Amino acid sequence: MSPRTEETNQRIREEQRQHILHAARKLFAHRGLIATKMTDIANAADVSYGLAYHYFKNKEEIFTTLVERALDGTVSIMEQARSMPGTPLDRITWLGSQMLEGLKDQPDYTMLVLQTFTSEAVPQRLRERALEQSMAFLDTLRQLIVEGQEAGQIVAGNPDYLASAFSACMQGLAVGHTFYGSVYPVYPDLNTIMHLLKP
Amino acid sequence: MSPRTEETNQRIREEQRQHILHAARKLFAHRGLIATKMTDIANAADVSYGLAYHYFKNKEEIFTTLVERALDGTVSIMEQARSMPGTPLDRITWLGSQMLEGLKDQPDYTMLVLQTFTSEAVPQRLRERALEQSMAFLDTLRQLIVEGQEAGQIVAGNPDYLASAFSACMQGLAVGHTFYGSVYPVYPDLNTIMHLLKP
Amino acid sequence: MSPRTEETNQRIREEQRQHILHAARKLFAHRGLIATKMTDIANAADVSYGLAYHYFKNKEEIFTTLVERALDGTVSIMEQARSMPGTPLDRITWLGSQMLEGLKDQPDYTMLVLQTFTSEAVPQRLRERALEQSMAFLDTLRQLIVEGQEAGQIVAGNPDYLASAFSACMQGLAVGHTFYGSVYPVYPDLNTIMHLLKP
Amino acid sequence: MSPRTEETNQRIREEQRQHILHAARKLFAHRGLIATKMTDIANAADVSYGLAYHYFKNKEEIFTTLVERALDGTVSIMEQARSMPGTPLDRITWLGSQMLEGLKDQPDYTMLVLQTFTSEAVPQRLRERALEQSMAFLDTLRQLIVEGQEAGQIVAGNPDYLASAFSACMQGLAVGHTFYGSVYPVYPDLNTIMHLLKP
DNA sequence: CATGAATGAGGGTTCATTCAT
DNA sequence: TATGAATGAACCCTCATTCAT
Repeated sequence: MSPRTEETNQRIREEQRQHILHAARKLFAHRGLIATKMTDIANAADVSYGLAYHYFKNKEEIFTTLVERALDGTVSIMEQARSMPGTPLDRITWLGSQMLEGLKDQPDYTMLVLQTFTSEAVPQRLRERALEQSMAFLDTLRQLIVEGQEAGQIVAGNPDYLASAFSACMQGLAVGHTFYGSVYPVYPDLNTIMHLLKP
Repeated sequence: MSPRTEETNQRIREEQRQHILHAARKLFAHRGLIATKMTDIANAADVSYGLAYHYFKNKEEIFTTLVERALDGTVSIMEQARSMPGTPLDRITWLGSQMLEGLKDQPDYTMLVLQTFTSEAVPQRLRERALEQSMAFLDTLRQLIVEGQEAGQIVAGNPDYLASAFSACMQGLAVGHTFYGSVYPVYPDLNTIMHLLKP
Repeated sequence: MSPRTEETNQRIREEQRQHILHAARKLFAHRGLIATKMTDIANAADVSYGLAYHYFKNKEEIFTTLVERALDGTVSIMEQARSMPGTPLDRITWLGSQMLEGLKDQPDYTMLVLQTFTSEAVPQRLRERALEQSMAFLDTLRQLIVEGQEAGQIVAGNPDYLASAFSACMQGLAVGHTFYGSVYPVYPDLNTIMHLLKP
Repeated sequence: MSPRTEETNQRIREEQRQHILHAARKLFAHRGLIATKMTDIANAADVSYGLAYHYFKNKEEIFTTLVERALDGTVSIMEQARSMPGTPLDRITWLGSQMLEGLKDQPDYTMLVLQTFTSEAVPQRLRERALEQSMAFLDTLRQLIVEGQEAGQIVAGNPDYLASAFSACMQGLAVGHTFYGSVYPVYPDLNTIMHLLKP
């Protein structure tokens, strides 16, 4: 009865959605929600802008979908780091490697979360969730650091300072890579960064 | 006829300019060039939007003025760090303290430079200058690090990695403070950050 | 190869056409040509919007088909009233009963004709025809009224006024029923309305 | 301090508002909320469409303002008819004369209320208020008719039918005048219409 | 110097219509 | 016959900017 099978349509839909999301990610990461035009997204995805509205209610929904994906990723890593076996240093090292890898592969996602804070146009709900997640992340990190200090594996000092510095470093790398990664494509290795926390 | 002396007018002009610039800084830092509306700036500065056009040709000029001010500040610090007397570590430490202080007092300026990269609306010239400056800053930092390593004051390792990590840390702090400084107002002290470079 | 006979296809075609027309009628009557979306029509008819274009060239054609059907109905009644035997009052009474019945059964059709006047999107030709028909109807009515007055069956007075009032009453009932028929489902009987014309 | 006095601005604002409302009234009455474009309103009012947004939040607000004005007018007439001295017939006659006059002067307002029912775009609140008002009006009318019947001044018969027919007649005149008033500019006089209710 | 009325380019979004399957 | 993916014209609205006062 159906001219294209339902299955085919399903596949097309899913592919196009991902296609558009992928194109939007880079743009949102670089320019933010407001400064990114739907036309830009459509052009980057090589579809008409009308089609984008076939798949997403509006620009905000594309943005929100992406940011939630990013937040989910962070949550997942955080939970693993908290619950995994090993010494505190092992776990912080694992966490750091995950983050650094994420930054290298997709610095966009980190920038997206930051963009969440830069515009009134972002739905309040999303901004709140992003903020909570960020705070939760710092908390987890601080907790691991305290444990590490107790085990003598982490340098002494205010754990808030250490968590803040470590996290800032990661965040700064994402920002840096997004904006001058093409001109200065240097990524420090994990050792360099972990040195921040070593005794 | 005129109840105001020319001098008074001069003073008023200058005060209003600064007033508007000051109001615009926070807004641009948080929202970027495009998402910041002239009305917002005028409201924040408590003047009519028409008046803003007496003092600045357009929105771009306000933005440009602010970014150039920020870049000039960076250049000045950089040059001092390069030419000042003392051991390499002394000079890096001084540079770090200047940056950290700047971030605490006015994280806006750092964000402004980042915003420069986020929008096509920014004049090409300005973006180029900001990029050059950023690269020059990393270069200076790397140079000091190399000198410090030769003097045995800085930890061994790829100086590019070290410079990149150190710089990312500072940048990350600015971003973090701008966006969740009000919720998580923790600033690491200089020692914590300098630990990144210590042997 | 084809499991369906040509005849069956014929029947399906005709049924679907009527189905779509029926669904469109209510929507057009309530919302007008522009505010009624093809998607709405398709949904109401329980077909895909693509299918609607198999049966009709475009939205305008659906609207036009419906309005013409409405106008044809009016013409037919008018002609019968003009040519039927009986006293003038008999014929006016018959005309009134036909109208009232039509309004009760399908107030949509009357509204459709009104909608014809509300939008530039309606083809000029159709609007003109609707206007002509309306004028012709008033003319016929006035003619019957004059005859009735001569026969002493209709109250004295300006026949234009009488025709206009009588016609307005009918039109008003259609409008009223369409828009608050569900809240105030009262229909006056023919006697009440005919009283307008009785001596 | 102010270049134009506040008073002057006040006046300009008020004049322009009325100007735009006036232009919008005819258009909304003829075409409804959705089919009336802001550009049309602006053109009719001889201002840029941007200016319309200086004075009204959006198209809906213009429409709402007009409809509320119309409803207020109806309420006022209704209340006067209910509370004024005189016999029931006197009061119905006064009510009829007010309505007929209103229809002649500004059939637009009556059409506006009808348009309220034709589009989902109209705020629910407004539609509800319009419906209530319409029902209240019919109620008032029916009440007066009952009193008139008791006084022997109104023809016997179902008062709901009488009220409905009388009201339909008025409404139909507004519709008719709006849509073919220019071609058939006949208005029945009050006597013709009142005959509907006379014994 | 200061205000805010006025303009219109530009961007978000809707929806009629086409067309591959 | 039937579907819905895809396109783009057209409309709503925002906001940078101009200018009369």
